[in-house]
Amino acid sequence: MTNKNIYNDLQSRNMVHDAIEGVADLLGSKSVTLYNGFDPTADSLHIGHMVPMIALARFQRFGHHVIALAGGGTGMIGDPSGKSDERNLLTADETRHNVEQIQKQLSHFLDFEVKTNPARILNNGDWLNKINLIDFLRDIGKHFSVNAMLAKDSVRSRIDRESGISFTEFSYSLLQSYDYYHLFKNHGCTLQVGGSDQWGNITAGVELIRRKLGETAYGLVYPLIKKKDGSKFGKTAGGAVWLDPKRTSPYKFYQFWLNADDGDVINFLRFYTFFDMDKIAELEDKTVNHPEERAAQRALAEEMTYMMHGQKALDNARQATAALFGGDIDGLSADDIRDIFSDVPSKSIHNADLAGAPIDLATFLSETTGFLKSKGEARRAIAEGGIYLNNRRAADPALIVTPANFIEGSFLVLRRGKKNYFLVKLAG
RNA sequence: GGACGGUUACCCAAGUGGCCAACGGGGUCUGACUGUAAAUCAGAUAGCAGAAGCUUUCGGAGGUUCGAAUCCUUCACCGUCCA
Repeated sequence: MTNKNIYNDLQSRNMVHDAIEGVADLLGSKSVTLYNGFDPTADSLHIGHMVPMIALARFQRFGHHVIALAGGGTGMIGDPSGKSDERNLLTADETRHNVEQIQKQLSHFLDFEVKTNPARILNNGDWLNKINLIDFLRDIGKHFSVNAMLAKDSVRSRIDRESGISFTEFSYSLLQSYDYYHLFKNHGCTLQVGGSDQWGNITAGVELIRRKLGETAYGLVYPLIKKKDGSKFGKTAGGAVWLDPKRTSPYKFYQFWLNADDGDVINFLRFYTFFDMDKIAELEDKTVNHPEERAAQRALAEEMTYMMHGQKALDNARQATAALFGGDIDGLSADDIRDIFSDVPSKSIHNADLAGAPIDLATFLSETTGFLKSKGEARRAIAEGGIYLNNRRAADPALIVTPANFIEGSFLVLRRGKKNYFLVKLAG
């Protein structure tokens, strides 16, 4: 870390999308208490949340006091920012469960033990659930102009849509503003950070604090991560890339970063890693001159997997990658297969299942194993040349699957396309 | 409560009695090329069968008709305007 000031560090990473005037001076002059909210809409965060998470860790490393705010209360309402449609409401139980899970994930990055400035996790349900409606409308609501709220992007874009916006979500920014007010008053929190979609909510909170207390609070937002083609970041064929290894295996997680586009990878390094700018510049140089080596992608994938899932998971992901993309898997033993494919979806079948009527490949892929949704899809996939048995293309839909196809009589590796694996285990 | 408009496959959207399993675009999948890229090109994208054919689908239910996504009735939801 070459910059002494977190603001400069963020700026050199292109991570300051917008900031309230004075933030740079504030962060340069003293240790600040700041917070970032996390919405418990699912029981795991995904990589879209990692930028703010890691950014909080950056603040902490620079000696600031960070608060991760789990939205146990606001999560019950739903933030309209960045959402094109009304959300389904979560139950109190779901929300509580999600908050617990998310807290665990936050603890991967934040240090709660350090004496000088330990990170804290608070849950806004602790105060929001106690609010009295009349008091809230009189004390807080009075400070908000509906005219101004209607002008906000997040609201206006929804009003323009057919489905509209409910009063529930419309009120969301009042609650988030109240959070900030509460933290400002009770925890001395003077800065709120978040993704750029939070700008409106943050400034609303700043405004509330100014009106109620006559004091100045600050806000800073990061750009939303976009891929260079403008498509949504963090989605793969299987959906979002989650931090929970049960939802997205470490191998898939590793692969996700490894597959980053040349045009995106440097930005990802800036946003997601703690690498200093010299190291990033070096990797950028390699990407420009020797893109085929994908040095930046490799560094990114290793760093991210290590940070999130640890050394052992990284080793496994690396080993699996070497085996799967290195060539033939026929040379592998059953034990190797078991290890390498521990992440991959699998299905156990019995010898008896193959002993009866002969099972052709298309039926095997769909009905027997459930790898593909329907026999038609299986037939199509085979005809397209997209099906591989033990990494060898299988082009004949009439092929009969027998125990002889299984490595050491126990494993059959199915593959669709380049990267979709499925393991069939044969048991006696 | 009233008037009008809308509800089509993953999304957007065409289709207003048979030529509709439903134009087009996006997305997704597969192949070729490649660096496990990008861009590009090609094919696929309801189920069963895979030659023909059959079954289920156009908000829900019912009806008219030889035949409906298309017409009628009714219900639900959404939007706009009026109260």
